[in-house]
Amino acid sequence: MSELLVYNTRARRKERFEPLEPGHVRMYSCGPTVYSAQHIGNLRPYLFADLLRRTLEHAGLRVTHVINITDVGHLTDDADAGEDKMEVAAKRTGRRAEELAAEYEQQWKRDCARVGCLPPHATPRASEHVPAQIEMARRLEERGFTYRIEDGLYFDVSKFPRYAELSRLDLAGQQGGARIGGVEGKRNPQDFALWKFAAPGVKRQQEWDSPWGRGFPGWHLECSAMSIQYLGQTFDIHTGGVDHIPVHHTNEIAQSEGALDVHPWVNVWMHEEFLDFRGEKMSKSKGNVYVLDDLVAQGVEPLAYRYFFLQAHYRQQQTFTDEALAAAATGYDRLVGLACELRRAQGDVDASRLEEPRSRFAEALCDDLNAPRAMAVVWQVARSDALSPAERWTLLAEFDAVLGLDLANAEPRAAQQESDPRIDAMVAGRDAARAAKEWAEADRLRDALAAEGILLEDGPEGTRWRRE
RNA sequence: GGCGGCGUAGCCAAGUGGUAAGGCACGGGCCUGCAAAGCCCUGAUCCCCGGUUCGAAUCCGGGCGCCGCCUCCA
Repeated sequence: MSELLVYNTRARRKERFEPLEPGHVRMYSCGPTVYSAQHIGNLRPYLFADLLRRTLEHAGLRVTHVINITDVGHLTDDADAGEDKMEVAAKRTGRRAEELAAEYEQQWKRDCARVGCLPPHATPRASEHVPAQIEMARRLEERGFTYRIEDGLYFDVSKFPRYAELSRLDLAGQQGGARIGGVEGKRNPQDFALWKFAAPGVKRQQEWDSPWGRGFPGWHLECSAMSIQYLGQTFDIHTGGVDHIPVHHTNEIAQSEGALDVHPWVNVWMHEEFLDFRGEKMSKSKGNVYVLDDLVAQGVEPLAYRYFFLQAHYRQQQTFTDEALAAAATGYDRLVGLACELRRAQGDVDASRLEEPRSRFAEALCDDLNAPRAMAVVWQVARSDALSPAERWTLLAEFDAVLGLDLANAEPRAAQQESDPRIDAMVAGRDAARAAKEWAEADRLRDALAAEGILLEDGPEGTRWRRE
């Protein structure tokens, strides 16, 4: 396999990837905040992380992958003001925060699995790692990075000179005030809460004792504490959305490097771009969300969405339109149809003929996970005249270990036969008419079914029908 | 106001100096009693203007348009 290059946000360029421990990669991906359903835009980060993991494994590396579940502390407003999203959702629905968290965590895990993501090696929950978060805040306090105000314990970014390094933000040029809003006593606009006190007189569903008082951990802290606990004081790769660069990841670095006195805490930062939904970002706050089940209700298979994802590079905004989705669904179905035929193929495989396409596929992936280029190779192989069916299948099966499109088992839609007594009878009637060469009657029955949206296909093994 | 990205055939989308991957759709063909499915064929000089270069979609400058972040968000 060729040399793997990945785009490191820290350097703003592609770099050769080399794990800290030879042969073993430790990676962490920012996971969902489980206060509501994850939509298909939210799925992109996990598809990306999964593609990265599979590519690393394809390259012969062992991977330990951790994705966190944020089920406490993520505020509705910003790092300082606003309410905890979990508490708000609980209030709105009249249910327990824990119950909601469990439900949305399950939904997220199920959707990830349906789009072919391998289960991470751990999915730690923030609420179950509060002591580790407190310990981290305590160390930061010991080392002089914090100050206490009425609202909570805060990280003082002026004590951390590298603060703007990842984001390359010109802090002075930021619109002042936006992030101080609502909190009295903050020293710098970028300072953020490590521990928030429960509001006076308010009994939260989720709150804990701490050296500073009863309350809950700030957002950001859970990712630092848990990634370190599961992956060590320094590790290889940390992934997330581009929106996390200026605040969430910047704060994670400040906390972690401040507490541990290490640098770099994380070697490679990788960020995926957003899904563009009909001209704007898909986001819960805009209300233009689409969940995986909405796609399924339209007859789109979950793995067709993965195929859709693979058609664009992860660092480019990808445009989601109904037409683009339909194109992906058709493309995926055809690829599955081809795979279905090829995987039954017998015959000799000339290993020397596999080398060229195999290396082009690997090269595409090794160039910062260029999945669209890899997919071009897939199609060239799938429809190649130069390769035998057995050779084509050998390659496709190999490629699918990285693509995760289930080419070894999936069945094309044409093969999925429905059954309905009334329709079956009409089809049988038409077959009888055809046998008697009564074409007018045969066409009448076909047209009648077509009017109901039912398509007939006459194949060597008889007539089958499907809706569309 | 600061920061980042994008603008390639009808749609999605690769390609960052040597004369444009791939998928989908459209049209044509083969196949079919007719269809469907499948297979084959067919299409772009790369937002505009100027510059650098033997040569630019790719580099530089200037426009226009769009998106994102800076404030919850992947």
